[in-house]
Amino acid sequence: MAQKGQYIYEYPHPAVTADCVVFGYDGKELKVLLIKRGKEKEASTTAYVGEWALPGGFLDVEKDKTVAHTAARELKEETGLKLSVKDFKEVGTFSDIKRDPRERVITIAHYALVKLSAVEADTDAEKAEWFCMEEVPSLAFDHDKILRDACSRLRQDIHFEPVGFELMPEVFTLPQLQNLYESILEVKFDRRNFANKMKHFGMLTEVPEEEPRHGTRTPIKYRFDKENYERFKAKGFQLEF
Amino acid sequence: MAQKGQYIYEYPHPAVTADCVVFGYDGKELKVLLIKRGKEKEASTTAYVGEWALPGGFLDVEKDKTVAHTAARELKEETGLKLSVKDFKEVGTFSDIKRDPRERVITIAHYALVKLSAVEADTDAEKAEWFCMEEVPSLAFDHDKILRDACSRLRQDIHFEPVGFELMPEVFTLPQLQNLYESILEVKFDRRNFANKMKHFGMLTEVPEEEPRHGTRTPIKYRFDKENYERFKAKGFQLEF
DNA sequence: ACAAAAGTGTTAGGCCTACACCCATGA
DNA sequence: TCATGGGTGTAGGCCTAACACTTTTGT
Repeated sequence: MAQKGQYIYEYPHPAVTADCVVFGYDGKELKVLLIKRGKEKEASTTAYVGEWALPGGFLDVEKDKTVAHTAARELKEETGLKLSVKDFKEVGTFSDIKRDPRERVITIAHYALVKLSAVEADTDAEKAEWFCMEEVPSLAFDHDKILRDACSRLRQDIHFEPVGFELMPEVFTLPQLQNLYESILEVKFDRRNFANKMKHFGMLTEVPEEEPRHGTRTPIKYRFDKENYERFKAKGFQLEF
Repeated sequence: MAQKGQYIYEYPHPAVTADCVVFGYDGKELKVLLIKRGKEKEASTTAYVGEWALPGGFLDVEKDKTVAHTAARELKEETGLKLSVKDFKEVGTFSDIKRDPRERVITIAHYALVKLSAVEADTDAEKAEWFCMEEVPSLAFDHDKILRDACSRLRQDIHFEPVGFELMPEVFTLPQLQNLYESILEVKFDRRNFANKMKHFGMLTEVPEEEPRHGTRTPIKYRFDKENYERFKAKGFQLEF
């Protein structure tokens, strides 16, 4: 790591951070990963200590190949979650002159989608916590706005990319998938129409039943068909909801 | 303006720039505004002198309220074009560690749409020039990639926003509008289908003929209907081409 | 009169939407 | 046996895509 206090420029430079909106889905509700802000390590003054915020942190000018690398690195450091750089999609830049009280900081917000079932155990419960979208507390800095923008970006993207793949567990049911779409888009769909459409895409493979049953009629389990997924992704498709 | 050589930070900071992809349409072809790079004013070393590049420049940490303000200010300084901050739409961040040979510079790319007929005279011909998309030379830095990304962003956006409004002259013909859509999307449409769709949106007002005629049958002139435009924009609409 | 560009309307097919009944399970 | 949740197919409407001929004007 670089030493302190020796970086001199002819003109003022802003600090640059990358923030992460990590969405997860547990089969019932869409969730987002937040951290509790502690004492700052990198800045001489502290800000928003004890408040909830999006994971994220400063660009390492010498080491981070891109800001997506910053996002991945900081997410790992702050929450324990290890994601690949390409899992991060850019949401946008937040550069308001007063958004950080300490110095001029511009942040590039990213979002990522994870299979909650697969990663929940990896998140460091000391510092990070999964929140339902409806229960998100008020956040530090302008992170409320960043989160809102990330949600709308996700809502846009779901029309053109099979986002379900990344959020759903390996094996899932149609009602779960429908519920995810309904959570993200905040609408309700007709069961039959939803099933028809999804099946017509040909991206679902039925999985033989092996699981214990519970509560009511056991729904059919599916798995995503990787091959067709790639074909569709390449072509770009249209989810006309 | 701030003095030189006095800005000290505890950790390294990147320089931040905003670049502008300004699209214009002359009724025939989609164009983009480029500048010829001269001697650098702000950096101690020069880079890409004499090459074509996108207009843009460094964030003024103390004065620019957001990076969109940087984009607007730099565009004005470098090309003479004065656009409103809200005319800039963000394309994305380009942060590759080696994208600028001088120091670490991350840039936030923006695009803007202008009525070429209305602003062509404002562009300072000493430094700036409008290029057809097919004749764009190879550009400085990673500006080729930025331009490509801006084009695809524009192609995306045209499906959801009546982008024609911002690029077309006040009074225009349906063939001109169709040609714009074809230029942006790089496809051909059926004249009748295109006319039907546009008319059904109800955003076009016929303008009585007064112009001189030339070459062949005189096309009907239209003007955009601001009121319906706003209604549509608010609702969000779908251009299903 | 001929070539070039512009205007116009109809039809077929596909996709979205709405809708009702039966089945399996647990209480 | 009842309540809950899951599965399935069809009919109508709308939007998209394909398509040919006539009008105007300049040469």
